[in-house]
Amino acid sequence: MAQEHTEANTEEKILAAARSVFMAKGLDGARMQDIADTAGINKALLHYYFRSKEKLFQKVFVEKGRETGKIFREVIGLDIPVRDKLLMLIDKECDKLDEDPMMLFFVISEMRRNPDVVMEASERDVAKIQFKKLFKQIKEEIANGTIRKDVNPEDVMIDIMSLMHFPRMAAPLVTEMFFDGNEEAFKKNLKRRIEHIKNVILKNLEP
Amino acid sequence: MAQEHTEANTEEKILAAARSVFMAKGLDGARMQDIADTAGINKALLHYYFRSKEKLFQKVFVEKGRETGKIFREVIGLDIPVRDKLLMLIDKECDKLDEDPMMLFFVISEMRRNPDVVMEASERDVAKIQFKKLFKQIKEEIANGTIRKDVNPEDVMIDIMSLMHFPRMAAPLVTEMFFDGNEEAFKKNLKRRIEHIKNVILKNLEP
DNA sequence: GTTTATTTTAACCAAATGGTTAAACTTTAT
DNA sequence: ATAAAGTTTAACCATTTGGTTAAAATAAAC
Repeated sequence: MAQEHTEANTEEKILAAARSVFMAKGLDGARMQDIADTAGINKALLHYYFRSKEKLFQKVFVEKGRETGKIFREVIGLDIPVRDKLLMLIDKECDKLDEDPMMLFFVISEMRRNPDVVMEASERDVAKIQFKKLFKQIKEEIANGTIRKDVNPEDVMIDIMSLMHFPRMAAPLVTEMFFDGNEEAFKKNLKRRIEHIKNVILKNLEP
Repeated sequence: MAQEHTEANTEEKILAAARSVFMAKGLDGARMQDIADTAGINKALLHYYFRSKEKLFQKVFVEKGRETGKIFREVIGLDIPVRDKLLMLIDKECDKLDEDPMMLFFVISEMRRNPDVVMEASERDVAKIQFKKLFKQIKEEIANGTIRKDVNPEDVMIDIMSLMHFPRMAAPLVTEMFFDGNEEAFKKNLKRRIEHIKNVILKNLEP
């Protein structure tokens, strides 16, 4: 097979450009020409490597969907106490969000707009099973009396996701409203928030 | 002036259709033809009443931006203790979100995609001033010893917004992941969550 | 009832956009 | 060296889409 006849792998260059443009503009707002320009190639090459805009988008979308659930799938399966699990989840997910703050927003956004763009079923099902395990584990600790009786397992997860993801999703608004547009102050707050989130979650479990 | 020559006010019919379509598809994804069909009128009428797609969108967007901040502007200014204020905020905002769960998501989403679509400056500034007042009030109560010393005022607001808005923004995902796609169960949880959110916020203020 | 102003429509238009094609250029295999 | 396969490009094409126009329909004014 003849490949690698340009310095950088063209396919990967295209994918990187597609990621960037689709994340910024969404499926509808993205222009193939824009992606081609960003990748530094001709528009026809996009159709040579990936048949259509939809196909190219699907690649990016599935990849992002996978990324979004990755930490959860990895950590929730571990055989450690609930509290350790949640704390590790918060640490690792926040780390990941520093690289890619909008991954979940992108997935949600595109799922809403284009109902036929769907996440990989397998990924989704694995995640669901993992969550079920975690919920069971929480219920066990409630039975043991190490977690408050009226804690709702679903709420624990919803809270964690909310507290981590929302500020990033709403970054422009939050930065403007609460930090007078000072991005540094906002980022500093995000760092400090990690401990804050842990405290909030733990305090809620306290019997 | 000759108006009201059709049963329902045409302008309002168009705006209602525009709201619906823009909220579902965004500025880029929305089609003028789609809005016209939804309003049950001819496409040219859209341009008769509102000169362009951008102008029509702007109307809807500004309106949604105003709606999004409404409860906050109303409640935060009141002359009542912090805790009462926050609880009222949660109650009223959740009520509003039952009608229009995606208002904030829409605003954030479109602000990100199209940087020249901006919120009304006046609205924004009023909100900022109100928030400043609230932060001052929280600091006073910290000084009085009625709120924990190391509470960060900004975090209080970010937490409240996160816990209320995120589950609604991510509704399809949350419903699928945590409630096996059962929308009724999800909605029931949203109702129960109101008290949960209040508890989480109050517990965090406890000295 | 006739005129005047407003509202609505059908038919069109120009630009943008996703996608194609056929030819040129590179690399690899023999 | 030559053929074969893979890669890249410039020029085109068809469709979609926001927007226009001129005429028809409706309501208001006189």
